[in-house]
Amino acid sequence: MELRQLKYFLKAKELLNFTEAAAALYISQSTLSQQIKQLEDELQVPLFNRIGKRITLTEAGNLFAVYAQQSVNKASDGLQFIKDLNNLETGKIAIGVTYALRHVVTKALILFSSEYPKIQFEIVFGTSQELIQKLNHFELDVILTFEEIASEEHFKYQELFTSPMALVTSTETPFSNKKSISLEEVSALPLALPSNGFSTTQFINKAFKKDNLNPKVTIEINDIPTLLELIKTGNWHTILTKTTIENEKDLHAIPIKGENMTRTAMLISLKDVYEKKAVIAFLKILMENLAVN
Amino acid sequence: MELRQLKYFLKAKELLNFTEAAAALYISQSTLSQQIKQLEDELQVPLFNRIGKRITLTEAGNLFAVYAQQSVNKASDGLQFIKDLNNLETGKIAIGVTYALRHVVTKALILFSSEYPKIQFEIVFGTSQELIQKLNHFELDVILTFEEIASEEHFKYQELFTSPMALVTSTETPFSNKKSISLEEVSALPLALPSNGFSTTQFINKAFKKDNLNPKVTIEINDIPTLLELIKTGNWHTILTKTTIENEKDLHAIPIKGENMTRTAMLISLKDVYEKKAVIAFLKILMENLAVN
DNA sequence: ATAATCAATCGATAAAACCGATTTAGAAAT
DNA sequence: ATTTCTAAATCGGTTTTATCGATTGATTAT
Repeated sequence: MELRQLKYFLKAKELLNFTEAAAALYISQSTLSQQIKQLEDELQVPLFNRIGKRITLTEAGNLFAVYAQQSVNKASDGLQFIKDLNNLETGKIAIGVTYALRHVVTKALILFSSEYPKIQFEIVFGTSQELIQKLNHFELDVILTFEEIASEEHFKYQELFTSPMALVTSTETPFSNKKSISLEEVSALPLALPSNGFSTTQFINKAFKKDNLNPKVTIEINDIPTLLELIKTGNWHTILTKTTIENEKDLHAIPIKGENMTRTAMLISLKDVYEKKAVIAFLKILMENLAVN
Repeated sequence: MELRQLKYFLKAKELLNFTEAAAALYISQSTLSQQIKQLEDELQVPLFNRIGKRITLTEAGNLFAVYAQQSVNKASDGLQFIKDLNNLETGKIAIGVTYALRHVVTKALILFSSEYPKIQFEIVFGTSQELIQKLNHFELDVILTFEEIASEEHFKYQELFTSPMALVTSTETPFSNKKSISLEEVSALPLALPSNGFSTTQFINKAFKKDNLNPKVTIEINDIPTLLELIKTGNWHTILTKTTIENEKDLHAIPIKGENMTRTAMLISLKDVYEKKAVIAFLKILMENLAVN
């Protein structure tokens, strides 16, 4: 039994397709077949059912996968630990961000990079769901998003700050100087909203439904910069957390009245995996610079 | 990084002597040297200090050993777990049963559990259709039911025994001592039947239709224990396979006359999927104890 | 029926693990 | 200081094995 074989097995388990798994592992399908077979021979039990050309996990395969994953994880934790120890000068930080929180990350990124210029970054923008999936696949070290309804046991959560939901409108519009605005007033305006995958949209739609309001949503779009362009024309308005349009010159955010009309920005990472030193240092800088806001 | 290298490293760490460690691992000293070096190259840090001809662990080596040991342990735990699974020391059996055959299962269950107390059971009662659906979704290992009209190609069937269709009636009723009874006689009695999802009901309704009989069905119910309660009052009678009321004190089963008035109890499982050792052992006990009936 | 898909298998090749012999160098003994 | 001893590193060659491409066989999709 070797880590190589365990990794092969886990990828095959994930994709339930030897051909695709082999491609993902950059090996040939025949190699994968052979290595899986070898592992099965050693365990003296099949890990997969071969039903025709489809494969499914056996009971043994399903149970063994837990140990295989842990073994692989421990080894990779060890590797990561050493990398960090070596020199806080190598390593890569993979961070996922919802678009609304981009300013938080960019600010920290600039500061951190001047202090530790050799650390590589991978910044992934996406919806909360996309990011959480990547986190679960060990593709990200940490994600920065708004609070989720369902908190999961294997995640570590850390609150950063709260930001009110706000009507975002061009500075040109007549009511752009209002201090606050009610949901009912908002529902009467022509709206362009982020598409349904965005948690902000899910959040605000719930609020509309609760108050029996029928907002006039004329546009749904899954790209925030484009959305903001549209808003700047003054023809539409949108609803975002206030923090989303920090540093946007021609836009104004009017907080929406009502309780629970704030969202909490959070750091989410996986429990029980080794925390990279570089990530810890980066988050330290990130959090220190929240206070300045 | 491979488990082999981690094991070599851990033995070297333990003995702090490459020559001895190599001997303990049944490899040559040169191989050990090379493999350790390869590991160090991958980690980009020395694991051992070579002070003259003596070796000591570096800080990195000491810290890395923790992860290496955990990784190796998890792999060997997985191996051990599979061994246990093969020896019926662990594992789970999911079995689906139609209510009529509960006694067959409970009897086997009691015997099996005393021999293999560590095996978990999930017993699911339901109609044939429900159970077959679960079997197809890999939620059950095997189901115990009566023969189906449509036999499917991807199932494996095994006959157990036959049981006559019978009029089930309270021991108090005047004709409870009859040796057998015709369908026509039955159709004149007030009947309470299992609801239409039950294969027994489908079976008997077909027989009525064939003989152009109009049974007096006053109650349909989808819970057999409750049905039996009603029958015990003597106000209604029902039709079930004889085996259903085995061990029921106050009820009597009168076989119904006619050919094809018997049903065959069967084991149904999926072809081509790995059969759990525990399931094989359980079915063996189950079948051995049919003969005693 | 026909084509497409996928896992298993086969034979050949490249990679790597391994060994024995030798070298290097520190430690111990003279 | 020289020699001897010991243990790790290194070298060259051998064996093992991981890998690949091509093919087969079986199943699914068209």
